[in-house]
Amino acid sequence: MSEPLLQIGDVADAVGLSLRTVRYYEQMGLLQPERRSEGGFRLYSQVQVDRLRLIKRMKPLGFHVEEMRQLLVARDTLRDTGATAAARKAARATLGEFAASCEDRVRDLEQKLAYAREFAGQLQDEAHSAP
Amino acid sequence: MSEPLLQIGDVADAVGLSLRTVRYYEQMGLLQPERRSEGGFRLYSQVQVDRLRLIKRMKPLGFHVEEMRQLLVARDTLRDTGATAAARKAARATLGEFAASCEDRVRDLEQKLAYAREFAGQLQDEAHSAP
DNA sequence: TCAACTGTTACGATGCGTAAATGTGC
DNA sequence: AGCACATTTACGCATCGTAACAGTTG
Repeated sequence: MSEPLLQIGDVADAVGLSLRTVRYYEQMGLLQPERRSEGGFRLYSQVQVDRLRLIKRMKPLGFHVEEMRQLLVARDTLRDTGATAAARKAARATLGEFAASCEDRVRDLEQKLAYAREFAGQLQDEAHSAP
Repeated sequence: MSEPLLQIGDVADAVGLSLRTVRYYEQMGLLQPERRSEGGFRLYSQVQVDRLRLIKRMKPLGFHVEEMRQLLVARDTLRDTGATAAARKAARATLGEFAASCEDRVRDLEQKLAYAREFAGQLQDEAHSAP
């Protein structure tokens, strides 16, 4: 009773990304399908769906795809029970740097949200006032 | 005692945009400098600085430059005392649509911020736990 | 067999960054 | 005269959207 494999459209729907984006992420090395069908269709399992969900939560922080790739690689290393101690140490350091960077970016996002609300309110006023 | 005019660098510093961006917005029709110097330098007054600040607050909402242009044009129409009643009506309608769209986008931003915080927290955990 | 899905390839748009070569302002 | 500042032009990049055309799946 192995897990049923999903086609790219199912995955895209489940995660909320376009087919194009999923293929693009694959091309950039962020994730690979579990396997391909005989005819060449990409087939995914839940692992990849989760990975895409993670990527989607990462995106608002404004990381470039290349940065996301590095982060995912470090995370993979930490989860790989066969990784050497040195590799794990380096990976943990990488994650630490990203975590610090994340806090900055969250503050940026908060600032932008404040801007956005300010603007939205201002626009409401202008649209309804009668000059 | 007319207002002192600013060069593009002063404006960029004041608003927090790059020279490139200011010129790009000009090219896209979002704002024109008050005038040019004899040698061709762009010269701005406070009006344009304010306009750029508005644009900067607009940006986090994710409007395309072309949309921002439409919005600014509508706003300009409403402030133009010489505009016809029909023009004012249309402009007000446009602003109303943008105002509605703004609310959606603010909600999107809030959602993204939530995602970002969630991810940041998760990353903190992973970086500090010892698997 | 048919509809719905997927494949690859490639060109296009957006919003600037960046550099080159040159001119302007004080 | 010198030095910071500005000009235009142009190429580049990231992140996909979109279309074209062909093949696959059930």
